[in-house]
Amino acid sequence: MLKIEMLRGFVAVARNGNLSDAAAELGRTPSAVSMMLKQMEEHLGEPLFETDRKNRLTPFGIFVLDQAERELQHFNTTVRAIEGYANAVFGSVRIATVPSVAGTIMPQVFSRYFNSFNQVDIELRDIDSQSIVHELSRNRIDLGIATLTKHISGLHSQVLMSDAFGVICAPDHRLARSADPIEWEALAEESIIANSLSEHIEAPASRQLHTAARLKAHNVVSILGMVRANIGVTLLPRMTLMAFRPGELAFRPLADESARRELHLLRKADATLSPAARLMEQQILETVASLQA
Amino acid sequence: MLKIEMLRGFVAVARNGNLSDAAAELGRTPSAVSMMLKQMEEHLGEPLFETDRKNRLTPFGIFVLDQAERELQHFNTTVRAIEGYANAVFGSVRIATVPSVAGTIMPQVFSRYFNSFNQVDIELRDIDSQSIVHELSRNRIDLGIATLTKHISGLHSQVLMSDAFGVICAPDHRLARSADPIEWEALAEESIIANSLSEHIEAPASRQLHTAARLKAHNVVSILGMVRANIGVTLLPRMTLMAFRPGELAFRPLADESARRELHLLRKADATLSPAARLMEQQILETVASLQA
DNA sequence: AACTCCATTTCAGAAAAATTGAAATATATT
DNA sequence: AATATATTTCAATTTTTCTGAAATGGAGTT
Repeated sequence: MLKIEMLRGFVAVARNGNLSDAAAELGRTPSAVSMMLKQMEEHLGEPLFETDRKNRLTPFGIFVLDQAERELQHFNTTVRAIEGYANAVFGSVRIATVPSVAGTIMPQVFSRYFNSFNQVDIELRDIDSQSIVHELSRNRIDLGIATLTKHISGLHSQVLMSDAFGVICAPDHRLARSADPIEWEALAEESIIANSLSEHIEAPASRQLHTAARLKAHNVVSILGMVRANIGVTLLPRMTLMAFRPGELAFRPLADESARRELHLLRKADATLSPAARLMEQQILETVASLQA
Repeated sequence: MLKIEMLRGFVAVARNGNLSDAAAELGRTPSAVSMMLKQMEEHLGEPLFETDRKNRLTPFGIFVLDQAERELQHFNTTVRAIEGYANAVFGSVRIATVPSVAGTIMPQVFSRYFNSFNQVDIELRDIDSQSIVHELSRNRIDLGIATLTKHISGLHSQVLMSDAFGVICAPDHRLARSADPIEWEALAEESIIANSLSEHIEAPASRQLHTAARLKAHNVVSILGMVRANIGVTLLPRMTLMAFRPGELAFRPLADESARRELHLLRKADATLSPAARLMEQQILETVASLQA
């Protein structure tokens, strides 16, 4: 049978013009190369070289050399692609995160590991937590970072970080005068701007505030715009603010530390990640760990 | 090292969805295939299948399957090309012959061996003997059929056939009345149309006739046209006439049998022919042999 | 034409790699 | 949990490839 090792050996001999150099190049003895060539010619039923001195090819040899070089080239490319993919040098990763993460953690990950992702295609989307779960189970993304309230079957999740809620108000707001933790009671007289994150705070005091809230907004930029215009104050995890200029808005932690948002790193439970995605997963974890240190 | 046998094995398993069937397809025991797969995964450092039941690929496995199938396809194509060329199924042959052979022997060869040359490119040119030698030594043709007077170094030649000269005249010419061999003396009073072939007849009587000849032509069609118009008679090897309708012209052999043209089958002496050219050479010899039988 | 040098081939044994069959283990199905 | 089926492991065996030494074969030289 015609084997790729034969092609490799033949090409080496044809290019070197003699057995000994080719053998050295291949890391074999001339004897081994000679036998391999003999076997190849016997299989093909045609001489590849004009003489024993392997410096002149027959027309058949010329043809085979051309074919063999193409084949080896192609094989090399395939091997490099496979090994490159295995080592996460090539490949693609599709990630979806909640918007605040997309604007805070992910840029950190990319700047930290810029080099590792040289030739990896990365697709980052920011969507809401529910859509992330949906996209994951549909196999439309490889990794997700979302707020998870309950475990979802078919998904593997690990806590990435826990982000405490706080009160965000304009810098000239009366609440901005102190930096101490705020009790729920202190908010009773405030105009609260509800949002899709604060809605999920389970504390009864928070529920009450939200029932009373006259304004609810979803888009963070618009919420913060309203806060800055002193239309009211809002409750958001600290991280949400990180993407905006410091000083522009004031943040005061809540005294009730149970009001938090848990960010989970998600992937399908039953399926293996691609090497590049696995590397990305690891690097997200490392980045978050180093940010918390 | 990643070997093509690994790719073959992996593709078989991935396509069958289980080891046993793949092993049967490959003509190996499941054990052998299992070990090969293990070795492949160890080399790559990545699992190719999700579970031991080889029915679900990892993303990496999906990628490798695609790459491997392409590679095997390419390898097969290469092997087929090489083996096809070796067996003269593919390839090309460039032949040049003197015009009379191109119009007589070569059509016979092609009609006899039509099937063998299915996918072989054949290029047939008809040029004069000297050019054939020239083209051969320049490696512009693989085979030549020409009249050779002396041995030419660097060329291998073998006599293909020997063709006796005869007198060609119009059917109503007085020489056409008999079919017996003609003596040189019988031509003394004839108007001879000299031609590039008859010029080379070495017999002194022929030399004399040629010196006296008032007309010389090169193109066979025009020579025969003149003969038919009874402008004169000419001397040509019998074969030259074969391409024309019998009865249109009369042929009388020469009594002097030494007046002949030797047709040689030529090829380069030091170089091996391509398989297709060698097959063609053989088939030319066989055709001529059978024509003479 | 015989000789010399150098490369290649041949040969038998050695090493490496692949394969097997049987037993063990793992996975699905009932 | 039990059974049936599929895969893995292991050590032994077979096959393949490789090596080193000797033989052979050309090419160039005297």
